[in-house]
Amino acid sequence: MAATRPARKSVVVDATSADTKTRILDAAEELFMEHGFEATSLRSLTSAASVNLAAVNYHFGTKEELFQTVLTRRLDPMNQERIDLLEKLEREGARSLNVEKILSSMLIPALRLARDEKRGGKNFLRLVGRAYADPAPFIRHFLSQQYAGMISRYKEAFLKALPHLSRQELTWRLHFVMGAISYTLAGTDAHKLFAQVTASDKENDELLLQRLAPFLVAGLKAPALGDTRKLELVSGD
Amino acid sequence: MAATRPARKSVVVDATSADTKTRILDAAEELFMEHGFEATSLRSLTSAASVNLAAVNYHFGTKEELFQTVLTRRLDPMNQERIDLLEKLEREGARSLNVEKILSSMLIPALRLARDEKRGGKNFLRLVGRAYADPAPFIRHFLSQQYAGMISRYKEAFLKALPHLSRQELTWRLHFVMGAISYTLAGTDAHKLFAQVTASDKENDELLLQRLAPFLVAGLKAPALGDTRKLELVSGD
DNA sequence: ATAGAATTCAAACGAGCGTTTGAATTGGGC
DNA sequence: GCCCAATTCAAACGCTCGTTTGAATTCTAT
Repeated sequence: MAATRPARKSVVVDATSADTKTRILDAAEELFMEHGFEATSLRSLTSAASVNLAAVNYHFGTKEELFQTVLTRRLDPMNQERIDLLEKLEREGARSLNVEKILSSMLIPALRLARDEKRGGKNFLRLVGRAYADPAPFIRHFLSQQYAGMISRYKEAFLKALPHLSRQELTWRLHFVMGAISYTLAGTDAHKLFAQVTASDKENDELLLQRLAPFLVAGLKAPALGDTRKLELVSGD
Repeated sequence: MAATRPARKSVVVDATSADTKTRILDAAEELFMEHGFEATSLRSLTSAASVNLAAVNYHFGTKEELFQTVLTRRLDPMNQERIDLLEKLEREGARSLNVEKILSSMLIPALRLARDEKRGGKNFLRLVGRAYADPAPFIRHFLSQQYAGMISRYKEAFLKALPHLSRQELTWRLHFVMGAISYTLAGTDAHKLFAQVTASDKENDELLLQRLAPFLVAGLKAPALGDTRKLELVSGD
């Protein structure tokens, strides 16, 4: 009887099949980034990876499981890097970190990943940005699980650095921060919405984060709701 | 011979078919919002609208044309409202507007739309947020066309209110602003990424924009790149 | 009342999708 | 050299998709 699915953990190390698996993962990263999850067919994917159509189901089970593997392959190490960096800064610095330091511990690992072509480079960060906006329930569920720990960890750090903000207020601000980051990372032709974008591609990423950071820092430090005059939102309502 | 496509403009006003067309548009708005463009089938759509499957192709041509109609139905009036409000403020106020006023002229029409259930309410704004992150080329092309005029109009206004920013710097900041807005508007379960969200649904939207505005204002007013010490992004590189 | 256009309808078309199957092939341990 | 598990492969399955078709129906202007 033919194997309907490979044993979850076989005797042999998967270095044997690593070539096929890696080729699939690399092609999937590229195509999911470019067209999204739904619009990427397994036929175009396996064709791009030069593997048999059935290889995806054999090695990963389903298309959804493949997508999750594509994400975790890069995200797990990057998020671990973030936490490690944050804790290193906490040990080194004064009693509480400032906003700039905390934010940099989020952005630096992302930038390192963007620069490292062997870990997917910019393509992968775009994929994450796209995934954050994907309506598919399994993607949303997966991401919230994947990020929940990291986010609550950062929320505690920011709370100490921003004592004027209530927990609820900070929750919203982190929401806005994630929005700006996701949208920026996901931007492909989005750039073209706003005229010219100069600079070489190499330094483009660093420049981008150098511009994003001051914006986010200032936003996070802004006075809390109620500390300043409200916007008059609806005149005569 | 049966009509393969209705004449672009018929003698009769389309009040005759308005019922079917509107039912399709309303159902499309709801379903595109919930599942995205690709994942929404015309069969589920026409079933939800209680119309025949072929009605979409008859009234709108293709699924893509339907999607664009869904967006323009609400976006065109809202963007016009934005421009009108901006120009009214410019006439009333001093020689140049401050950042708060300009931003409010962007957010107020959006909030009005969110409150108006007859114009789609919150669902529609979520749909716009989703569309901004959709990788489909025809959606990206359509949105950039639809928004190009409004964005360049706002860029000029912000340039006057933020003289310390170069044109390029402002381009990026507006990019970040659009990101935070899109992500926030698109947030459905995204909220659940960050713990509790209280308040009744009625006042939730106003509260949300009241929180978003100070964040964005502070970010826009932040010192330009180079005016302050750079983040040390990669230690020992 | 009737002609003619506009709309609705059930049915089908062709294509592409994710997944499964069972045989063929490969590769390492005895 | 042989065996058995792991992998690859071509082919097919069942399903859903957007769109088209041509007849049936509804509506309107004369």
